[in-house]
Amino acid sequence: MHTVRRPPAMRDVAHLAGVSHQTVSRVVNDHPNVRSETRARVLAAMRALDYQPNAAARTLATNRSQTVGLVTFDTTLFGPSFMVHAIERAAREAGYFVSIASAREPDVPQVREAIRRLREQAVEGIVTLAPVAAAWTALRQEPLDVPIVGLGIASGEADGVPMVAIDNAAGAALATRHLLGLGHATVHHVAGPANWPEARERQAGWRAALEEANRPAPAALTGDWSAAAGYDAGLALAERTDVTAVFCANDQMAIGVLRALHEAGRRVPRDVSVVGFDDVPEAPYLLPPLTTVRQDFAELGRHSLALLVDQISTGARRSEQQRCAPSLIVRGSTTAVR
Amino acid sequence: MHTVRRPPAMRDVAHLAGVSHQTVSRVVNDHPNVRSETRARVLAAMRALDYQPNAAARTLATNRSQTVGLVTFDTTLFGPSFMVHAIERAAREAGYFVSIASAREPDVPQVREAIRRLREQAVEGIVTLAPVAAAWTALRQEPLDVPIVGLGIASGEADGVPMVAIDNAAGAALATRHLLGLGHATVHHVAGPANWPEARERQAGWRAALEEANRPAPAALTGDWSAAAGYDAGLALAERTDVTAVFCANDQMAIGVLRALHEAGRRVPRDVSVVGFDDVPEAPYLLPPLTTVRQDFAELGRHSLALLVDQISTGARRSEQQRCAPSLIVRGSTTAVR
DNA sequence: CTGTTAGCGCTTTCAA
DNA sequence: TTGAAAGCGCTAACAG
Repeated sequence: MHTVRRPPAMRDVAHLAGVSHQTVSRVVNDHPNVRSETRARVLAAMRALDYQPNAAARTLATNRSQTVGLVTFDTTLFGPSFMVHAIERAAREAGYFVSIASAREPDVPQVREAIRRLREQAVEGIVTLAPVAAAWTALRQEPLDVPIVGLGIASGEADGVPMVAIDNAAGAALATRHLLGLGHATVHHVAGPANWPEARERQAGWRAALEEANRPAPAALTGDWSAAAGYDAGLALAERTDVTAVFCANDQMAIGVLRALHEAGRRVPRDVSVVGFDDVPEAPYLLPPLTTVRQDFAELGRHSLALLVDQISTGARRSEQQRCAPSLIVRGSTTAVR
Repeated sequence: MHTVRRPPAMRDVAHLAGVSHQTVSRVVNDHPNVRSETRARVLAAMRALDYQPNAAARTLATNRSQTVGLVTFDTTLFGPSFMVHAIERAAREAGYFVSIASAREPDVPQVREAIRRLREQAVEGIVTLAPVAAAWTALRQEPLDVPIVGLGIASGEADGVPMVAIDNAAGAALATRHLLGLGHATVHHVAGPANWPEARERQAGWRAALEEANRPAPAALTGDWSAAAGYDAGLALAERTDVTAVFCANDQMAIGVLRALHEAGRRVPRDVSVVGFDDVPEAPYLLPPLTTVRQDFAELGRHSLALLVDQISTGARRSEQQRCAPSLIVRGSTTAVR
């Protein structure tokens, strides 16, 4: 007789344990009404066969996939990459699998396509690491028959969609006030791309802090978050001898600015003070060590998943925004104006 | 009459189009034997209802989940984070979803647990971004009823399991020969953790290149890939005035070394030349711009998925190793010995 | 406490 | 070219 090679199913366990497959199901799902002796027999059979429940069958029967989707971008940015792990860990602890769908470009069609793919897998909720306005538009266009949480999306655009983000404006203000407090007449800004709400929030926070101190706000330069863009901005800044303080919207651009200032013969922090944003692991080891605004990416990831799971389990739709407080880490790239 | 709120199923589409659900299935799966007029009607009905196939039902019926699993680590390293995207994109293009399972620590139980979770979801194959010996042990212990591909795992330990990796020894030799060619008497090495095969391969490549040139191989220092570890190693190196060339097993440690040498008053590249490994995006903008060995992470990701898909579709088990060639990128952190 | 029955939404096989 | 029937492995509802 030939036995087909297939993974053991519940019926096989049931057969071996001498019970019905239903009883096996009860054991698997920790139902209370199973005699402990029966349970033990079933567990033994499960072990003997190396039984693994079939997720597809369970999903089909319960209409619950135990999976959450994660929309990511094809980015080399530190924050998003890091948060993937934090989210996966939080999901695992909450009993969910994580399925990812990445969009190459942060435009509306690609984000919608990513969401479509995730829904096809019947994910129970979606976290989108999509801090781009286009992603946001896509979210609002979705039927939203599934809970969605945005990670790092600016408040103004979050019409009724729950989100978790750092308080970018507060972080930018922290950086700007720090520089003003060191005696700098004003603070220049290297901003992120205008289609990123986080970039706009940081720029707004910088501007507000300057206004609060009655200082003129110079025109901001804009980069794409990369060190290369920071380098270009830094060269432009270096041409102006009145520039003594620069706040960059992220650490990678700050690295480029440091490089450009160095090439132009302007010393940091002696001639120019520089502040970044993120606190990447390398920040303390740059030349000079970078003063920066720290984001707790792990916390952001955990919070977003908690918010999602809450929506999934209560069935409620939230529209709240959770803001995490950033902190300023002062290192060697800033000093009192001479 | 009350209609229950549930996503449209195939039967609903069939009903609307006036055909059997079977015909709808044929349309969905692009079967040839459907009259084009019928097909059009079905497609119209699908659009009208915004029909989405139920992945769980399909998986249950076909025993194919169209999903590949990805084992990752809770790391802030650039390479692994970046490869996640490359793999996801390649998977999408090949018609697969990607489910991730991350292990907090690279030890055997956690890797096995990650693999167990993925198998529970009936993934058709697994890519493991687990360049750690423990992960490797775990892979070999698995029943392997599902194809597995390792990414970045050293050859010696890859008994019969297919893998894709950069040629670490060749990359290390490239770096070492470059330094020797500049006239340095020998090259010191800041190695990665000994339980990472990649670290061991790089160390072996460095040692081999020295031996090939009949140079003494100094004792290697070991770090954990972080800039902090590089800093510590750099301080130790700076105490020895005979050190003129350092090859670091990754760029992050090189950043720490640059910092430490600077603090110790040793100038790079004037007094000491430094080479990294990876070519992170910031490398050209460091002070000085970092000479380093470039890995094409995107290519590694694509290759690993191609190898996996090949195994899935042919049903064959491979044990081949694909090695990608690294290249040396010479920048400002290395120069001829004085 | 345990077993029986009836689907979940889809694909596969066979028949028409 | 289309339809009918059976079953993938599991859970929910009910019966005992």
